[in-house]
Amino acid sequence: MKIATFNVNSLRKRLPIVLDWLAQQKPDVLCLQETKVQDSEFPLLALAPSGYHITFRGMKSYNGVAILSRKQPEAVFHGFDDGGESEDARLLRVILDGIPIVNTYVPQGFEIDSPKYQYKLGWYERLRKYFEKHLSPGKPAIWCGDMNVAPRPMDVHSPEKHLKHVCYHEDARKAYERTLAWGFQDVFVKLYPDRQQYTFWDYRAPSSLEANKGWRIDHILATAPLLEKCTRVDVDIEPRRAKDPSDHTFLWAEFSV
DNA sequence: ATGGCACGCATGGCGTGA
Repeated sequence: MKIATFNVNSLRKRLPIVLDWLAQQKPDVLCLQETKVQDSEFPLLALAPSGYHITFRGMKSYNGVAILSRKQPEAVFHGFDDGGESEDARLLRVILDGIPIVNTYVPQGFEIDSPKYQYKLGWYERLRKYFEKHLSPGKPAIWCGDMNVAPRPMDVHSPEKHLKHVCYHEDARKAYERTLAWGFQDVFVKLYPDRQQYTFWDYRAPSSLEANKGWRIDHILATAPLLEKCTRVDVDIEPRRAKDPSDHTFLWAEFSV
């Protein structure tokens, strides 16, 4: 099973890139974040030629998640079910071949002094409880998406400059690690513990891509029984170099299931 | 130290992203 994740930064703007990548890479599953489209405007017709089943939940202007899959999911779940904000446009779970796949667009947090940052930290805590409720660390499961956390110093350029950045600040990294500790492991780190490879390069520094000043904030994680079946994982940088790119690019992994 | 680019929109500036 080949699974990929991509923050599209507007699905409608990125349709050519998504369609090209599906045709070339033929993943079994593609998880998208920041579709930035409400459900009534979702570009189903444009994606129909791909032949993928599509499940999605979005809102106007911001956020939005979708999962494209070769097979029809056996079940689909939107958002949290803990009585708080459901966050449907940030959390989507499907079951495919009996394997739960959780796609998240974790809140970015704005600034560390902002209430939005506290919301981000709380979001990770809710997600850990969501895993406790719906998944088992001893059974196959995948969690992927834009986590808005660079877990290690090598996962961001100039880490010393970003100690107060909401995607690298100690509390964000701890919140992320606590959620992982429920029972998920990063498949990229497992296969390439020493490799520096970013998944995001800021638009605002025009040379960020050429200078490789980026962040590794998109992740694919697996529970133990799946982790040992992960045979390949990589980042495809080409879509970031394409015309009218997203500021993120695709991360993908293969599992021998 | 600051801002930069891109996107969507009850759009001619603003909120958001990271």
